[in-house]
Amino acid sequence: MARTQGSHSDITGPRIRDAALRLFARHGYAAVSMRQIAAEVGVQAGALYNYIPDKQSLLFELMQGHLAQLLEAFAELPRPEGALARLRAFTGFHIRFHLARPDAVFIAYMELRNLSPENFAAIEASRQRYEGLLESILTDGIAEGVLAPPDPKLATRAVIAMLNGVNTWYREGGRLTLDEVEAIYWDMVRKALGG
Amino acid sequence: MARTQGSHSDITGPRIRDAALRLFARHGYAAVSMRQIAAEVGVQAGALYNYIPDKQSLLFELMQGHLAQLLEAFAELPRPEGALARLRAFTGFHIRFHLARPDAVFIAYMELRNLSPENFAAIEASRQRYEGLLESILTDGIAEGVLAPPDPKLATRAVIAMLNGVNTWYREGGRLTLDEVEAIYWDMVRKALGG
DNA sequence: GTCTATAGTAAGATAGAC
DNA sequence: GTCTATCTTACTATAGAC
Repeated sequence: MARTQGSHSDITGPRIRDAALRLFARHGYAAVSMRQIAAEVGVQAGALYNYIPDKQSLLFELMQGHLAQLLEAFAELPRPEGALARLRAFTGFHIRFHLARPDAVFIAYMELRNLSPENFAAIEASRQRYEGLLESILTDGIAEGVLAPPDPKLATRAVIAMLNGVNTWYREGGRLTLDEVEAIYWDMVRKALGG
Repeated sequence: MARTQGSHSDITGPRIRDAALRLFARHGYAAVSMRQIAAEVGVQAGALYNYIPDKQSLLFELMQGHLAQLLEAFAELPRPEGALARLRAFTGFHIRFHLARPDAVFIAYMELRNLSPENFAAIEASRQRYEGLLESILTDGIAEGVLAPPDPKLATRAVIAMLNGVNTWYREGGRLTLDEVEAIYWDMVRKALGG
């Protein structure tokens, strides 16, 4: 954390993003100063501006990067036959992907209001693309006759909200293993949607 | 909004809380200045300190007041016979109570990290008391044989997370009436918990 | 009870030396 | 690429006049 002089262009950039992610998640975007981020990285505040144009861009890139990873990771999942199997895969994927990146998830939900209007629109579009992936699974399931949600759009939102909730309480080494948590939520999702 | 002189002790206090609630919900606690709040009320920043000791107390009182109202409103609900009927009443109550106060709900979830440690502990205790009310309904339902959630604690959190989600998308005059939304969520809750 | 004025501090961002 | 120094602005909170 303490340094004096010298060039480190190859590592400073990622370190800035790491520090900002952690600090924004812990204290909130508005409450974190550029000087705090710089101190975590071990540089002076002015040096940050060799890597980012301003604080707003830093926030946007963190959220954008998170959602891009989310969509890419889902796209690379094997796609099982049958909507019920795909719903189960989605449930497990969502829980595990989000639990692995609590800071990024937290920021992506809590700091939406601190985005500029254009940046907000871009993030919201990615979020809706992800939501659409689940909705497709549900409408497929209705067509196949294996799912009967009372309303596919609301069911989509309900499932995502329910699964997101895991991030607020799950801690490793707690009462339940991740496999058990996944099984319990899958049970509730399946029953709720009438599979 | 524009005023010059004079005493208004009886109305300024509530107006400060109203303005702070709206501004904190919109921009976030850390991003809102005392000057902004004062401008909304129509006084100078210094005048706020006749009503609140500091900004932190203002946030705490808003959250505290919201949770106190929530617990009081639930306590005053008629208590139907049977856990299934009580679960249904809880579902409808939660949706309607929260939709009626979007700003307070938003603040209560988003600004937890901006509370001092002592204030956080007090708020967290109230939140857990509310969660316990739902958990009791679920364990009653298991005893009565009308509910079979895979895990009562997780089901409690899942239901609350799912119902909270309504606040992020429901808008009056949209595709569905409030009665319809309530019915759809009740359907999913009932099925998910095996009633 | 509210005003004006201000103390004291810290913010985002930039300029120029090395 | 990073440093030091600084510009400009804004913040919370307080003091004292009315």
